[in-house]
Amino acid sequence: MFRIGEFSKMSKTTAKTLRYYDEIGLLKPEETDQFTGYRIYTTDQLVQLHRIQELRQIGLSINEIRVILSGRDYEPVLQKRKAELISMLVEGQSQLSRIEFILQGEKDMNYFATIKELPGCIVYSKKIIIPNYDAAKQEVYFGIIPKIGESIAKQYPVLKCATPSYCFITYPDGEHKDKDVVIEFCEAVDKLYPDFDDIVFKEVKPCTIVSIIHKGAYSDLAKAYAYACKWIDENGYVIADSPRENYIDGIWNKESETDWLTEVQMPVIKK
Amino acid sequence: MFRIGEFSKMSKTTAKTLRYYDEIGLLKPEETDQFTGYRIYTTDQLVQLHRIQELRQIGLSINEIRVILSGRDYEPVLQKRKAELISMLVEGQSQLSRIEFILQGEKDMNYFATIKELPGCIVYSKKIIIPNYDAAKQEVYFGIIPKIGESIAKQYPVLKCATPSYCFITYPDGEHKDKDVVIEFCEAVDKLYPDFDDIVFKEVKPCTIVSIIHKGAYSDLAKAYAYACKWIDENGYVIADSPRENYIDGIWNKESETDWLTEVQMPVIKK
DNA sequence: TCTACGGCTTCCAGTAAGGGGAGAGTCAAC
DNA sequence: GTTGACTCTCCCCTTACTGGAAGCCGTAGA
Repeated sequence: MFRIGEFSKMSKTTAKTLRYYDEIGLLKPEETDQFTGYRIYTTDQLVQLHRIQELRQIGLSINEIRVILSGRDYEPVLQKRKAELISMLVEGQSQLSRIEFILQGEKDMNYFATIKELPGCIVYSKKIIIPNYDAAKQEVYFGIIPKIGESIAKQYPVLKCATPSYCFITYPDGEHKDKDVVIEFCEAVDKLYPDFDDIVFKEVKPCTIVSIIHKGAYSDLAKAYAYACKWIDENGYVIADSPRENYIDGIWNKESETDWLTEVQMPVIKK
Repeated sequence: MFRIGEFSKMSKTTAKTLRYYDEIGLLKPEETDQFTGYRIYTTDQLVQLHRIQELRQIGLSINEIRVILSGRDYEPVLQKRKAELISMLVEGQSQLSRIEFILQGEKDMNYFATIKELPGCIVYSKKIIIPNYDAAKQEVYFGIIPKIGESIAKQYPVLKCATPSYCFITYPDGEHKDKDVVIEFCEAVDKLYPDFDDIVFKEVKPCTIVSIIHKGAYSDLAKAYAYACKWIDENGYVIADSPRENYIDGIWNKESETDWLTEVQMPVIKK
């Protein structure tokens, strides 16, 4: 027969924890004095608590422990915890890798990579051939894209673009070409409509991406791509699809090139 | 200029989280409408949030992120997180190993291993030679130990044993012998006293142990030892010192052998 | 017998990072 | 004018406890 202080020393458990376990019904003292409220423990509770400690030490929650102590089969509980633990370890490794990556990078690097889940959406798309990468973008965003918008609006007056607007281009060719690059312009809309002219409506599947935000002129976008590729390579991912350039701020709403904002979205999967 | 719903879609962050970040001052919207309370975000906040997401994804707490965003050097913060992560991974591996150990064991095994930190203490100790392991224990606990108690009480009437009492034996020889085994009886007391006869006072250092509770006759204690050794071996520990048998319930307070309770304490260190 | 002190009690608050939901106000479309 | 979608604030809930305050209990010393 031990009072809580003694029992806590024997079991290497704080009195606070013992009171808590009493309160939640995980481990009741042998008896509680009716007048003083003093909890009285015996070695029976010591044995039970030992079991509880074992299960806590392997990371089970108190409710999981309850299930096990109730006499049901412990195997499913342990299997679940094992799966949890494995995914925790994978996640931890990945975080570690990302920290190393940052620590080894230059200190004033201005790119930051995040992982995001993109939901699926429906887009209209149009392929455009441009003579080379950088020079033509100005023309595309200023000239071609607004025209596409107009012709869409004329064809389908009820069509609505997604809010917030999601418009991007990809390079469907996959491999790099220096001249006559094919780019595909996409904008998310409310639903599928029949194709017309060379505008194609299609579904874009949800995917996991690495997102890098680039602030500044398009001529520097290559740096963001380089950073993204390095990040993906060194953090155990592989590119799963052609990257998207998501235009957030640009010539249409910001005068100065230095304010332009573009998100490079690289679809990836874990290696 | 985006309201919270739009902004949450753009940033893949829930509105709840955005309100929370506003509340705690981590990310304030560009402005809050004075009359409606509506939060208005801009792409500036999108960039900031992107950074916050990066740092959250590597597991930093919000306060750590605050430190980094305040412009101070991020390296110490990341180093700290890295160390944290490594110890988490080690702990996780160890839990995983323990779960595997349980899953691979027999289903109705009655031993449970816990890791505990034993505080240091002061004990008096006496070495006794017994002819063999099991047969003599009865005699030791019933005959010799009470006599030690008496002679201690006579020599030092003010001496106080620890509460709760902590008394154990060890096998200081280390290696196994079949005959004329040396056992050392120890009991924790309040402080050092001068040695007398063959009773030696000494300090016992704090240590980490694997604790196994054995219920039943001493003749079965070997099973507990076997379990402990297997556990230690398969979970990445090594034995660091001679094990202790801590007597909790025994002939002195329980009639039936089946009620006796003994804790096997194996000092260990992580490999 | 009085008192001091340590041990025990209950109750309340707080942790990290939000999630869930109620009740009420706002906005744009029909 | 009304509906439905959106937003606001406020409050409670999560885990496994820890810390502290106010008050009762038990024992040892003067």
